[in-house]
Amino acid sequence: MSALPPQYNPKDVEEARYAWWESQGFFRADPDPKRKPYTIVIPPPNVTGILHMGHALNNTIQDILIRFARMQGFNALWVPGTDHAGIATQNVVEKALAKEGKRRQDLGREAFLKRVWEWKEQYGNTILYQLKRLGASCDWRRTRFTMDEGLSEAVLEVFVRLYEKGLIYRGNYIINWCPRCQTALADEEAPRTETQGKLYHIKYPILRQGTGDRGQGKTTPVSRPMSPVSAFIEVATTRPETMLGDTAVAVHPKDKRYKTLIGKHAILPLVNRKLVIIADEAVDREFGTGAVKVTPAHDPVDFQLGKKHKLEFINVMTDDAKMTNVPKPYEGLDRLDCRSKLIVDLEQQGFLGRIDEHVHNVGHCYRCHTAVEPRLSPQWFVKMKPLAEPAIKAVKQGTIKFVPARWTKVYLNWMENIQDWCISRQIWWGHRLPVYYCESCRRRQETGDRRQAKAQRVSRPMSHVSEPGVIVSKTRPERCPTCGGTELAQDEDVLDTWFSSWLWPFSTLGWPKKTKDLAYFYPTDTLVTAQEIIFFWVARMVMAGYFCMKRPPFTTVSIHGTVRDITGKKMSKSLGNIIDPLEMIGRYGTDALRYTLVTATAIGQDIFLSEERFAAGRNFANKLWNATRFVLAQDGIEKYRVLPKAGKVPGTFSVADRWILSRLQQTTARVTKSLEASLFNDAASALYGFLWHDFCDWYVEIAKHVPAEQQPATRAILRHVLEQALRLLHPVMPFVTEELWQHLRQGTTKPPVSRLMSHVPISIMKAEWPKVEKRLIDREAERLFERLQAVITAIRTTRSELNVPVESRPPVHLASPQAEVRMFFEIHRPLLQQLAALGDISVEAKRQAVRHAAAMVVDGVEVLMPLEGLIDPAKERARLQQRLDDLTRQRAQAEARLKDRQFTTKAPAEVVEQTKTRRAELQDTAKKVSEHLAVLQGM
RNA sequence: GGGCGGUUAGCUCAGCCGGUUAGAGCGCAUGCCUCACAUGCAUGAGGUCACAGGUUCGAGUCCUGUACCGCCCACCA
Repeated sequence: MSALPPQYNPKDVEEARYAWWESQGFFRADPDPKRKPYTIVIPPPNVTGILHMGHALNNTIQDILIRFARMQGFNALWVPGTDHAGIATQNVVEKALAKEGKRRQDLGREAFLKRVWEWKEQYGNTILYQLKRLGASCDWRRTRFTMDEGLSEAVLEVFVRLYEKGLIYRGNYIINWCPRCQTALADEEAPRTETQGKLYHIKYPILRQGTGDRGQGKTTPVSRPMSPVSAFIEVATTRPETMLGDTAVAVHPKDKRYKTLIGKHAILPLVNRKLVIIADEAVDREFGTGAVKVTPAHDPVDFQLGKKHKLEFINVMTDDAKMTNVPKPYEGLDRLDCRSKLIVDLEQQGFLGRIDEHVHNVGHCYRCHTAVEPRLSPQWFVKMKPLAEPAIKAVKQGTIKFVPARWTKVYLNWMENIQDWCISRQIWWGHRLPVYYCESCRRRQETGDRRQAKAQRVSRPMSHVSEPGVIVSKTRPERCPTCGGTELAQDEDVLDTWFSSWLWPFSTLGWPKKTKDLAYFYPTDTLVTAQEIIFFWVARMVMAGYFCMKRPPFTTVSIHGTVRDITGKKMSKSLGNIIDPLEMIGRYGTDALRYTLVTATAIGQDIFLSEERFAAGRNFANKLWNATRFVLAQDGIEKYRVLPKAGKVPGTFSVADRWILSRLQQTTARVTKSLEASLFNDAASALYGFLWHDFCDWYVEIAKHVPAEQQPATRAILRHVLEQALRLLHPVMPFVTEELWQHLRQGTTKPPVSRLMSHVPISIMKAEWPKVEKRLIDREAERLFERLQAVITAIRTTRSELNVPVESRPPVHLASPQAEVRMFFEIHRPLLQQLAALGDISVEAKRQAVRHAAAMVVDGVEVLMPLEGLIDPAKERARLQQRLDDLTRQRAQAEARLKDRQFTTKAPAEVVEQTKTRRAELQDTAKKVSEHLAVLQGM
């Protein structure tokens, strides 16, 4: 291996390193009864997706966990893959088709699907390549796709099982309908956004008492024009066009204004339909006029009202949101055009009241952002309550834990109020429902039910009934089990994409087959995800896990924050505030990106990012690079493969040696603990501080000046500490650590000459995770070294403040009454000279009286720096006086605290002791400083 | 309407089980091209820990309330 280039260039190492790891099979994991598994399932990114910062954070965290586990000796498996993202993918392909001037209907289902598959083959792996650039150490052999044969099999299996248990049913429900995508959307797929709209007040004439029958909810059109009108009831709506489907008006039962009207009828303007006025607590008296029009087929609340009060359900919109089943002038109009026309017509005929500006929450399709229409339509549902039970129990009992724990409540709250899940989608790309309809059964039903001729117009909500002629089967049935007919048609709909993703933790391991993988790797360990997806995916995976496997899919759910820009906005394309992770990788390197993401926040907190932060990561990588260059440049470094015991090498371990080794142990403990607790930022910054400040700023500087007889020990330690710290850093910054580690290893290990060497790992990612060596923890060395640091820093500070040029190497007098302290400084005299740029150093028991000297008192040690001609005595006096004032103030504080603590029994003795020591130190220091001041004043 | 999070240096954020003198990075100022690194070294300035109460010998940390910012959930038509 060639020497390290002087400049660190991430591009030179990253791709090659990744390819090498992969070719060596380091990412692979297979069942091995001798080792403990550690498994992560990747949240399958959407196949149309590209890597955004949220993915980058998510996958960095997962990669840290998996690399950490791998180095700890676990058989670590990370299964990658993508989901087929039904609507999104279909959209992409449809867009491409549109450029050719075609619609999917022009191709037909089969040809269209072929196009989608082609697209998937060509572009579907983009995000996986991007994950590789991020360094993700997935077992790529196992890459899965939710439309794979195996995973599709799992989907059908679950559908059939659920159906057979009565947990899947078909029904007419109000669903969110995207008129553009022409499909049903789950509530989670139609997030509400605040929308500026208008609140239209419309006057519905009230039918005079005594006319019309009082039959509940029967709405026969009023044949006569509205002559018997006595007054109006005014309602408010944001979607006037839905009035055409109104079948009632509702008021609050206790609302005095309308009390007398309850049970009477109103007339729907323009349509002349008779509407019953009902009373229901769901109505908000405060809102609008306190009276609400009821459109059971086009509003979720009204739907509930409709069921409760047995109203008619009139569907007035087609799949593409054109009006239907409405009076002539409106028939076929687009919903919005109809709205405008209605307003004009209402106005002309005097039915229109006020129009207010109104901000309301409207659901928008999460794919195309079209406003969704609540709409009655036949869909397939999963009954969720029974599935939720074990999923609730698991979390309550702690079988599954959330990190941070506060998400537990969010999860439970949702689970306990869970709604049935609409799983059918009216698109082509996806798993087609394994449902078949017998044509002859259907025909028989229709003829036997002629009265339902109006059914086209009026549909009633269905509840779960197993319908004759409906066959649910994994494979296409030969004949209808009811009538034996062979004319069978498969349901046109496909399943919600999440219906395949919720099976991911076990379907990727081979379920429903009983595979070795499944037995060994399931349940998985950690699920890392963003909070947005708790309901979408996490909750459902838990349910699926219990339903299919009778066991949880994972044991820990680690929720990380959302990545936001510097102003707190969510990063999104439409806001144009995207920081592209790949661009950052290109500019600063993958390690820098990962480091920055990980240090940016404590887990669970949102992350605010700005580009400057990535430079810090790059600088850190560069620092490591250069530190390693320094270490490698030491003569004879190749001899030090292992850390010798003190005394086994020429020279003994100095205080600095003991200090850095001790600090390494502390760091190892801290990093290990932090990673185990998902405190990634803590682990990363502990390593940053140790490597940069302890190792580079101090130990490396010291290493440059150790006497010859101690050099072997120092070199061994330089190499050891760096090598160990690189291991600790590897999960966070895999590339640069591997590169440097290889050079260190190459520089320090003879090539394997026998099989005895075969245990030596050839990659840092397979190296053992450092253990804390208790024997190397050395509090005394830490204390001593800290004193040395304090003295050096004090001297530097003074020089800097007094503008003493570096090239003048002033002498220094040290004084301490303690013999061991004097001894310590005698030994470290050369070091002190180097690091503080000093001339002669004298060490004495008693302070000398030196005129024209800068004086410092550090940790009980007096430091005098004679600076004849270099300092202004007045300036120095002022400096000392300032110092003395500070000390006096601090002492007063300590005194007050001590009083508090001493005269109570509750303050622990230890704390009182600490305060006493502190006070004594301050007193001693103040005394010495004032003596120096006195000397100066004598001048 | 419910629930949750945040408020600490100019900026972005750490701060564990309450305990010495509240930290980091960036930015800023000053001095340094010191033979690993100017993507660097040294030094410094900068904080009433949002506000008000409370618990405690002791509160950035625990409790209550207030204000502001943000997020999630919910059927304001």
